[in-house]
Amino acid sequence: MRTPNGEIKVGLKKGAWDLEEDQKLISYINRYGIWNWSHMPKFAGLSRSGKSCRLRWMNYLKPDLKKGSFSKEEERSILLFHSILGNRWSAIASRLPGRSDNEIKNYWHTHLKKLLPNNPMPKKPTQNDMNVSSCFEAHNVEKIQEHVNHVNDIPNPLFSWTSEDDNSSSNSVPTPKGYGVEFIADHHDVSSPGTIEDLQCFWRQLCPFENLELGNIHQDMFSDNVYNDVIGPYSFHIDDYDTNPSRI
DNA sequence: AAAAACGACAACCGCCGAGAT
DNA sequence: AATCTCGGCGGTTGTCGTTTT
Repeated sequence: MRTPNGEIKVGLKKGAWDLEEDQKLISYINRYGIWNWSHMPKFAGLSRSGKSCRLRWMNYLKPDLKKGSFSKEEERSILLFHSILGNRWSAIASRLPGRSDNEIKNYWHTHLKKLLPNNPMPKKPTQNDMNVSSCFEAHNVEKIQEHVNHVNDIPNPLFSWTSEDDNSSSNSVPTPKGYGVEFIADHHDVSSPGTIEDLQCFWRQLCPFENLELGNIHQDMFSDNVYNDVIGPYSFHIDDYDTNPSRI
């Protein structure tokens, strides 16, 4: 069975991520960056779909994510932006540094929705709606907006929102900051999975006690098909990073 | 103390748009 | 122009911990 994009579904793990999986994903991304979510899990040694890996990274592992509960300022910002943008969580998240769209969405549904009178749920706004608050009186919006701008130095969406704001995708290579394992990529041009030897080196560093000879459970990582389809087109610069295992 | 209800949040699913072929 | 792949989005579900009965 395959997904529309060709991912093999059989045998893919679902459910909660464990520590080992997290570390594999973090280590891989820090070394090679994000180059292709659907192929990456295999190279990182994960029995997960690309989507699952992406979601885990975006919502939980990305180093610039804030942990912990929302501040009052963040609450106000969410209320304000939701009144303007509706359920466009990614657009709201792009205005709240360190918070993921999923986190904001959950927080909205569990904490903030109940605060609104009659729980109005703004629909996705049209262009004509962009200057109008659907939940707040205008003067309240202004008050909150003033506060939010002062606290977070966020551009005023009432006047600066454009359709380009929808491009809140975060497909960029993450900024390395400490989380669980040491971040080793110093932002050289590390955007490919490299050579077979490099991948084996990566795996020896990550799992020094695992048998990494071809023929083990990761054999298909180095199969001809994968090599030709995925590794082949990419260039690999051996000088781009340190391969000293002690750095992991 | 046990069961039921509830709340919080991580993760999945299906759809869609953009870009490539 | 049609099709395919990929990444992103929002709605929804599942799971687990906490609170209430």
